[in-house]
Amino acid sequence: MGEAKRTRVTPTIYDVAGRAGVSIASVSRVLNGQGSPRAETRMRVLRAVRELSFVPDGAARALSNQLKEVVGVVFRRGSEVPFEDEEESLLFIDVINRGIEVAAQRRGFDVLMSSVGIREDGVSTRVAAIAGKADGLILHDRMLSAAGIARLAESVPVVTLAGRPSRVSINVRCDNESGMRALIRHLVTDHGYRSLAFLSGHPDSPDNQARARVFEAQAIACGAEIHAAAAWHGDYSASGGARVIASLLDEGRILPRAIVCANDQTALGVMHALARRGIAVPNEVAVTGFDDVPVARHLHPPLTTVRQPIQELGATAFEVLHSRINGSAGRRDVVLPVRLMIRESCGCAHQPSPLPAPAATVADEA
Amino acid sequence: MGEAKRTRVTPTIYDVAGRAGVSIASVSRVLNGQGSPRAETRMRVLRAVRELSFVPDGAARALSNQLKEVVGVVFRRGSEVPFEDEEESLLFIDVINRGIEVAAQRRGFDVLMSSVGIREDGVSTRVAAIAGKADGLILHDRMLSAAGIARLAESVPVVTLAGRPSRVSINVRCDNESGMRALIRHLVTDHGYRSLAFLSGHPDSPDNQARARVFEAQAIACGAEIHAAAAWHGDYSASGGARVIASLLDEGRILPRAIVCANDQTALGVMHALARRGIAVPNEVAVTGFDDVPVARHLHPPLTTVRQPIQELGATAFEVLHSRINGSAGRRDVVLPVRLMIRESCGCAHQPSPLPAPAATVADEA
DNA sequence: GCTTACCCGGTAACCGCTTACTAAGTAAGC
DNA sequence: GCTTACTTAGTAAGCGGTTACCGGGTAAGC
Repeated sequence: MGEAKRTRVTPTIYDVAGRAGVSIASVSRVLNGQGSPRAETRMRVLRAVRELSFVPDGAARALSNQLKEVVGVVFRRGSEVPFEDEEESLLFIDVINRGIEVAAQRRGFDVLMSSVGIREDGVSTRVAAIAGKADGLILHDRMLSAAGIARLAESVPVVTLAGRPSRVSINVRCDNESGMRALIRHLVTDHGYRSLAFLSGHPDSPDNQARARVFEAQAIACGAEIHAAAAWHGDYSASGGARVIASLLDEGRILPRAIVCANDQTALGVMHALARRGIAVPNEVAVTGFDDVPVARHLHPPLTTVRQPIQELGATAFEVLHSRINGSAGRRDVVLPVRLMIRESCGCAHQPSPLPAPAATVADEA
Repeated sequence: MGEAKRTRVTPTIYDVAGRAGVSIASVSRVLNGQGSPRAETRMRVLRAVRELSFVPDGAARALSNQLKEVVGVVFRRGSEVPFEDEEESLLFIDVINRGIEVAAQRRGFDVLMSSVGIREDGVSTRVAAIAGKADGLILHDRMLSAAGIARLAESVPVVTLAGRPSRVSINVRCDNESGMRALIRHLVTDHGYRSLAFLSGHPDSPDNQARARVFEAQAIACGAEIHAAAAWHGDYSASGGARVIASLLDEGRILPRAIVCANDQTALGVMHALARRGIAVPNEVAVTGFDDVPVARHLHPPLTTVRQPIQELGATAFEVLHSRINGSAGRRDVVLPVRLMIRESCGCAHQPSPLPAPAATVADEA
């Protein structure tokens, strides 16, 4: 053994074949369990593989199989400068990503993660680079314009999260409509609050738009008054929520009885801002969120919110993409159910803890 | 145009060349900025690329270039069942991974993330699968035995985190020694605590071993008494820390004046357990951590700990791996400096907040 | 003993890209 | 006008796997 040794060339299937005294086809067959190699052949191959610590090259395999077994996930990193120190928790996106990862693993896929800076440009270039390295893409909210997604989806299977389905791409989201409807009913009917405001997230997020729309319709239907003004626009972040409240208060505006936030992070910022001004939640102002991020139940008071099956959202996105990669069609618009989580920030009393459900279970595959 | 159309074959470089009326070599050259194509050639290629939404196949590229521009990262997911609900924060590993990702992006690399269940077997199979899809690997603590790492590193560049360098693999860690030394000095010399205990992490973690070793040596050197017993063994988790304290208390054991935890998560669990029993921190028992995870400063009282440049740890791991992939040698044992973060859990008074440093900056590359 | 069937394993084509080598065309030099 | 030098673009050889196809050997059937 051993002519050119110090070149640190990783062994190829040819080296294995040579060492085992068989052909590369046999090596491949043994490694992939195809055909029916003789016991001895199998043994010799396996031994050679072990001796050389051979690991088949994924690129070559992918090229030959037309399958990389990789999905790309693209999302926005939170603000470059972590803004303030309050929001270093495992948030919405992280939980989704974990869901994707776990689901992918079950299928033998791996996940290529690529985050994009909040203000970074050249997003579509980066997305294209990922696309080339993966069999399909999962795009989080607001990564690309609708047109951009449509174009991309021409050449690669694409699943969006909390976006909108297009002619060529699939979208996975939760049932914003029923969630918001149940929430408003609880606030207006059960608690009797007559004045509400919706503190929005990113204006161009479909989730935000749906929530805002239903908020308005349902509040009116229930006969509540809506505080609508240019001021009530956040950006899904805690700082955004805090900023809105602070400036409202600075202007001497009177707050509504209940503030319905577009997501939990916003609610978190709102609660901080209110606490700073000495305004009691929920006694003076009720606050609600949306998502049910893990920290929501640890706030003071615990946050009433709408639970999305966050991890399942990710898992579902993967499953949908996976079957798409395998050529099957399926629905374009996948909607997962939500559930109203009544805790204390809405004004409900402390609940003797018949603890919620166990940790979220993941969807059974179709 | 267009015979077989409905097969959704992604366009290849041949299609682009055909459409532009040039050879594939020209397409490649235009796309990669090699050679000096005539302006017209360039234009025609670019147009064809646009019209077809062509994205070059990463696998083919990788095969030809011998470079995938992908690094694999393997780590353990926290307990399958999130144990209790307390620790859903952005923890050590997550921050490191973010550091890796950001650094990779600067070099045009992407990151293949693969988590392994806490009790999952077949780890080395999975690691091998990742290895085949990447140019190099970053392994978090305790993924593989030393022998396993050595074997793997024969065929793929490997960087470990918080492990030990081997003949063929590089390790990146922080300066446990000085951190622990400074911490003990502070507790014993500045506060005058005479009895200490070290609540360990995983027994086979090199970080844990180093911290334990220095704890002991330094405590003795300072003349403090050590509570050593089989009981003081945690596992880096909050639940582990809480369990140790609870059982100690149940047995009616008397606690030391200060508990030095192997990491922040453990300290978190310890503080919870102490609070539950009504034991005041730091007045009755002081508690310290190690790592300076983001939540550390939000505990009550804020946790005195040793700050590791966590994100930089990840970034450095990537940079080291990157230069290794490019063939350069370099040191095997990379050590990053730490810094003692004195807050209140050690018994120091509330500090008028000349807030620490701004967000961690990332190392300039060598 | 010779044909037929079957089982294994080898040869070679192909996956989509990069690039060394080469050819053709054009400009410059005598 | 013909040679020389330079620019641009095409041809073809890999990169490291998978697998269709084929051929040799052995067992079974007559």
